[in-house]
Amino acid sequence: MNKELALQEAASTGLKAMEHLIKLAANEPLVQVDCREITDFAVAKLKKANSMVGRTGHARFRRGPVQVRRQAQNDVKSQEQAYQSQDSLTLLSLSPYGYMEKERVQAPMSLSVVAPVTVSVQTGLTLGFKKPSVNVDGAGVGAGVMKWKDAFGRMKNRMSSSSFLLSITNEGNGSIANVALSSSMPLLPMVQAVFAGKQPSATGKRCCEQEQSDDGLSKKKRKVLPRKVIRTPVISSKTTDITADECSWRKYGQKLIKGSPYPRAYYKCTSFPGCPAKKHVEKAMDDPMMLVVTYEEEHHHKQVTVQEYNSQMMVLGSAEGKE
DNA sequence: CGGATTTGACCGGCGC
DNA sequence: GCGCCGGTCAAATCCG
Ligand SMILES: [Zn+2]
Repeated sequence: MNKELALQEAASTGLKAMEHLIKLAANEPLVQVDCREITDFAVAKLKKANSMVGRTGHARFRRGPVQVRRQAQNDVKSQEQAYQSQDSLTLLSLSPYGYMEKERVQAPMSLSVVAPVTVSVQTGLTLGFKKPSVNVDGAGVGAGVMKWKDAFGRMKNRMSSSSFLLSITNEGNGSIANVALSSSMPLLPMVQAVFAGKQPSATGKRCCEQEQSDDGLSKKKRKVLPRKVIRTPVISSKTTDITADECSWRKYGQKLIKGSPYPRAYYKCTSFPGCPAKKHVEKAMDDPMMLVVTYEEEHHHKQVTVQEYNSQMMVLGSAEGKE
């Protein structure tokens, strides 16, 4: 049954993407757009669906009950074990009902919006092409959402009105700077930058990291690092890079966050050994078709890929010998 | 076999 | 001080 859900999800998402493609083509017959992203996405989804029909494919989930040293509360599952099924979860990593810490099996949904100010910056981006698939920047996150969106009831399905525009948010000292957009998403008409300062608990929810330091040196509590938050449509989840991406990221955690029905995935930069750059990715709660990617800590290197790095190393210290 | 993911446990702030 | 919560760790697992 899980399989069914996953299948359904994959298929419907794929179809949705196809639909989008078609609409795109219909609406803009003149403009030569690069639909590769969407096509890729659709194909991938459908292929997945297909493989699931034929065979179980690459579904990835734990088998054994992996008991660790402390097994206390495992009686929380009762009625929502239906969601325990990880088939669909693993297919789209960031679907609702995230895992980790089984204390919380189900997400409460108290929506609270986080972006205080919204500056709209129009940029005439030149959408270039890019490699079809390199580092899957949050691709696990970006998969289908339809089913869950449905579960969300009346969550407006305006998945093409507000989607496909990309917004940047900078929290802390404004240093948004270079919007070196190089996405291959052809339909991004503008970039929407969102500067998020500290918000005065406007909507009634308090945000946990807004820490205003009085003077200069009281920033010891918690990292108040400036974070860049960008929103990007799920479809083009890979290759949507704004400031520093193109790196490879290793996922090191995923957690269900209080206000949002979708889990948040944590990534570290692996493009360079010791690079402190991190990011986390989650679905926007107001629009499941959008991803919210939050970067923190700049890279300590240029955006070199592993291969480049390796080749550099080989050039530099070929005589080192490795052990 | 090695690197990447998954995912329950753990940890440290913070509010009450 | 306790419990909630977001962030991280790391063993188990997956996959090429
Ligand atoms: Zn890096």
